[in-house]
Amino acid sequence: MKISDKPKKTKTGQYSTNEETLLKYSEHEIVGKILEFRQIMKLKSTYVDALPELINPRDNRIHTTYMQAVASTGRLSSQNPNLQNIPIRTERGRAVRKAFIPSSDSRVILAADYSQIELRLMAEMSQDPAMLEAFESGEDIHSATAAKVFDVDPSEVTRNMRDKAKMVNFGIIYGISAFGLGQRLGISRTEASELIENYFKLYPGVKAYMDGSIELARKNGYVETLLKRRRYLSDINSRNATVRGFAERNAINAPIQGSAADMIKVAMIKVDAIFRKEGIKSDMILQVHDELVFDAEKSELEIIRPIIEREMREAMPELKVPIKVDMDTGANWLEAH
DNA sequence: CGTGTCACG
DNA sequence: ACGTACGTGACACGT
Repeated sequence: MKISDKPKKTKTGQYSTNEETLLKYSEHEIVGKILEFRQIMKLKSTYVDALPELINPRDNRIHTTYMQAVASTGRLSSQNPNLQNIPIRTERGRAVRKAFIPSSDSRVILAADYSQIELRLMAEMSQDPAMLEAFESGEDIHSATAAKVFDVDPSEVTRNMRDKAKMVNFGIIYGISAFGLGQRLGISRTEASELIENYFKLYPGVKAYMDGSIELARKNGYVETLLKRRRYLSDINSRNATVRGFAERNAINAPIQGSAADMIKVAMIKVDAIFRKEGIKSDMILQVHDELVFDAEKSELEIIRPIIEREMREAMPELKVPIKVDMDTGANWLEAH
């Protein structure tokens, strides 16, 4: 349509048509139509059409395969079908999630998920006093961060300030860069740099931990999780700054993401052991990185709720940072959230 | 089979 | 000057 003089191209020279690029031309009515069409086709092809084809005739259920040696951080991955990317963010997507229901009338779906697990592990592994205090006092971590970074009273924190602080917190876990944060927040690199600088003043232990992780990777060639799972980083001393930067962000992210993976795996093993020993009939059916999903007998709910909550929370009993587990039940997976 | 896109944590 | 926030899997499409 010759909308732009200098259309954005992909790495291989084709016109970019991803959502972020199209939204720069949102004044053209075709943009919204294309994005809505894409969303519907994605949901239809990936879920609505595909999932019924994967029903096992022996039990009329869908079974995923969990892979334990794919993700380099120690997470599980899920394939054929991937049940770790069932939609939840849009209304049409949520309609798909509603289709995941209990196996009989005597059951409900129970979902239990770790609250802010990766940020809590950042607090634990860095032993940063202010971040530990924020979790120990039970405050909303993103609001608490916003209040301090923007230097306002906690009651004065706006939605916008909290959203920004949340993005910085996520960025920290990913091995932050001013460029990446700026892009996410739609602000300049300079502004993003100032935000990060304020953040590190607030949480100096986090900064020291991040630098230490990179240092350790340089010295040993790998980083490790709380349970000593290693991620080797052969590019950590690369002369190519882009390649090296990638490895440095991995050095920060892998111990955090990987320790969360260690922790939920321990919880799964312990929950399974207790369920067996106690003759529990309810079934642990899904793991989605920080969440466990159960096909639960209503008559067993009062027994299993505290078991699941405790075993997830205490999977690593030596932690100083408090661990919080949220839990709910419903007639389908969506309602259980 | 590679690329681009988009679904999730 | 370049090129970047972490980890995945599935689908459509072109080669």
